[in-house]
Amino acid sequence: MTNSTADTPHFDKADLKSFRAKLKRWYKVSKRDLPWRKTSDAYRIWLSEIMLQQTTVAAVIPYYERFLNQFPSVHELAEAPESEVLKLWEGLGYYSRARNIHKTAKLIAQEFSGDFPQSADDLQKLPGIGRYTAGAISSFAFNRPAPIVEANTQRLYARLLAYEDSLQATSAQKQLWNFAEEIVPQRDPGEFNQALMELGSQICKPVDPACGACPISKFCLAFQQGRQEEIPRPKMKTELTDVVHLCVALKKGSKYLLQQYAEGERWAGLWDFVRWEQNDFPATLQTVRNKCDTTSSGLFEDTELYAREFARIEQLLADRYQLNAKLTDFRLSIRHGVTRFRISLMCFAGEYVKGSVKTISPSARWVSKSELAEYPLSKTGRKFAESLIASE
DNA sequence: TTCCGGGACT
DNA sequence: AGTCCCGGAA
Repeated sequence: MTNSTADTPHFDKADLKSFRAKLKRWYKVSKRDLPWRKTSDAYRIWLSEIMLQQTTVAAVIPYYERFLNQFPSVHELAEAPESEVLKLWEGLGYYSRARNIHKTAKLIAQEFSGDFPQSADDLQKLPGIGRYTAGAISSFAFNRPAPIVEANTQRLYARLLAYEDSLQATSAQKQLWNFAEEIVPQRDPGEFNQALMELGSQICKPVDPACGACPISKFCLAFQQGRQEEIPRPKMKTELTDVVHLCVALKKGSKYLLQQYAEGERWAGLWDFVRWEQNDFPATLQTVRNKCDTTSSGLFEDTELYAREFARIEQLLADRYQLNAKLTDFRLSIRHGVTRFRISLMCFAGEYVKGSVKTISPSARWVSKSELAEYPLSKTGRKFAESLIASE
């Protein structure tokens, strides 16, 4: 094997044959028994691959099982309302995936008479299916020799080639796809691709790769050079921006006010309590409260702080939404990350007094405690809802 | 507590 | 280039 340019082969014929044979033998005894490996049904393969985008295997498994239980085929999925799909996706994150599978299911049912296209090129035209997912479905479900490059295989290829430069560059991606194209066999390409990913995730790990247990280490240039820890080059990280969000569970009688995030917004299609960004708000009320709970000396000051901040939030509700409300408690503070943002979410409870809730959002509606369970909420929305229900 | 990993779309 | 989310490891 030579470290050559993109348009010449990286393996000679004999090496490639040996590489494939060793990989195949390893996979046969090492493959994990995952739910989506029991089938070659394109619907199931597709569903699993979409769920696995940016998501770990352990997180996906229960969602996958529940989803199939509810929607055994693409037809049931196509017939369902989007809200039901979002509800099943609740907590998994990247909710555009849920909206896209619903769109795609409708397309497949209505325009493709229920059958997925088999070629990677055609699959890639469907919403939510990029080049990797198209190659995965085409090879796993239809045994077409389509190349794949995703996180695990990308790292594996980079080490095999001792690829020096940043993998994010367009030229790097081009070379990795070319390499994947070169090595994918005509015979059992699906099994081959799965074996590559399994090797990438279980052996060729990001940190402390298990080269001693790797069946193809003799073909690996990074291993030969003892540089498997430094290749691939770590991608430069974008720094996080701190933001503060305020959230108010407004109550009218026994009902809570919910609003639905609009298309194009973060959490589009999901529901939440009234919530907005307020970066000039102190993100430290939690610590203040903890201090207040444990010592009595600071109580007066803290009470004063609370009164001041409550009044300010009431004013914000009035200014932003022409809504009169009386804040009653500070309930909890949640920190969570969304892409490049680190959000401190301060959750309050309050009583509705007067004003139109439609100024908050046209979708705003009053929802009983039991109905709260039916609405798809973000992880933080659900956490707040649970805590409200628990304390009633 | 912070850090890190994981594809598609615009 | 920037956006979308959460779980689990460190």
